[in-house]
Amino acid sequence: MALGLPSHDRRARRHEATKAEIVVAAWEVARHRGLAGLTLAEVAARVDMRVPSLYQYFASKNDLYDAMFAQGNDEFLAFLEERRAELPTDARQRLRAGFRLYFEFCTSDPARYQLLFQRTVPGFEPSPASYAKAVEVMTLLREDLARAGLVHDQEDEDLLTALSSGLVDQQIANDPGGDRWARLIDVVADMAYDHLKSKQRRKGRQGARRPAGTSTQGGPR
Amino acid sequence: MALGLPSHDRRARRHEATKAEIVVAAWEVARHRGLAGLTLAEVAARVDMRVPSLYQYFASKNDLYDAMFAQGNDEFLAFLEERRAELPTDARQRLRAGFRLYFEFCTSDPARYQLLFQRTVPGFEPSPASYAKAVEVMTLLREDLARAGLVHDQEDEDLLTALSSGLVDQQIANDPGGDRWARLIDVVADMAYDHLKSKQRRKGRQGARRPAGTSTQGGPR
DNA sequence: GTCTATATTTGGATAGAC
DNA sequence: GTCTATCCAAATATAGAC
Repeated sequence: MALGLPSHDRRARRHEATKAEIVVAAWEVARHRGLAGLTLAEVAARVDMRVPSLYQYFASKNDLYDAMFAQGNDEFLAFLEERRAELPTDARQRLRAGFRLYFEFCTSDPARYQLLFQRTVPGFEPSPASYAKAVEVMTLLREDLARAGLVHDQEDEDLLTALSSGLVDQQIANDPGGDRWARLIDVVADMAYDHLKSKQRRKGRQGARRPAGTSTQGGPR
Repeated sequence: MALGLPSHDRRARRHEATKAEIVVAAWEVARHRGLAGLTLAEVAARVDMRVPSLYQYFASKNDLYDAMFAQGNDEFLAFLEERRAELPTDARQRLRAGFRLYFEFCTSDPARYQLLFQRTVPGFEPSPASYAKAVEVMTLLREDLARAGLVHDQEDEDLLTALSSGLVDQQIANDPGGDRWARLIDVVADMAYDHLKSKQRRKGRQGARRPAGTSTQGGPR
């Protein structure tokens, strides 16, 4: 932004570009070897560098994971921004489309799904900055669902995340590349829609809107 | 079984007992360090041995994973056998109870869930013998559901696995040790029940029972 | 900024004595 | 069956020359 030192600016820009290239290469390796199978040697080879050079861009392997985490969230954000204009306004269709969007994004890259949503990497914890991006994404999703008049409390939200991620998980674990669970997306979305609608009607009949967390539904155990 | 060489018998029994001890220790390490963080050194320390001694019992680390996989399935089998006598006969209640059972088993040991159901360990593939155990478990589950008159084709089954594992996944990933998704088990089970019942009614009205895979529901994409 | 060389650690696996 | 000693490979990370 400063006009003062353009050469610094250019240098910094180049630095950032190289960083981004490395992250892209890291994702390629992760997709190929598995997220936990990522090694700096293979990343370096892919960007035509030696391993020590990577340390000019990332302080540690965990730092690289963190950049991947941030970039994955950026991708999801871009993916959502790009498509949510086309979302149907009808609530039922909107929920179906939302489920399809999430499913497509997640299953199109299982390694990314694992890093962003499953927290299964050995000792990785996202930095506050990267975590903030994840929160931003969740907030956007939440808003979209609330805007459709479908979600009224955290329980509704938890229900939808469980249903959608269940489809994704089974698809990835038991039929990678196939469509066994993809074919169930609309069915499940409709189930969720009907449930939320009838719950809303029940609440409406009861008059006053009770606060969240006082469900009449008894828990298990 | 043979009466001929009792000393062999005793020795073999002891050998098997030590093997089982090692597997138990391995599970403890896996729960503590994460499934991928399992190291032979830590397992050996826990059974008061040196690493090379483990090789008297397991040919490789993957062989140990395989034994853990087999034992995990045995545990699930025992867990099911022990409790399915108490399952309600009423179909709706039976489905609820089944969801609760699966949820309890899975969330009570996330590392085990990961190895048995998520296939996320680096280069691990179960041996044919261990895989057979996994199939046996799935068959038992399938029979129980079919006996309740709830599941008629693979699509029904896939729906139930998606819903139940969605709850488990969210619970483990986003609220480990808590009950945010546990509280939704009955809700989701009832949703599934209502869906399967009304699907059955629809099929009944249409007369002939159409074969699986010809759903009128269009897939996404 | 990138490299060569190297340190360091760790973890799986084997040889061979007891 | 268990151990000590050792090997080997891989992988992260650093030092210091260019």
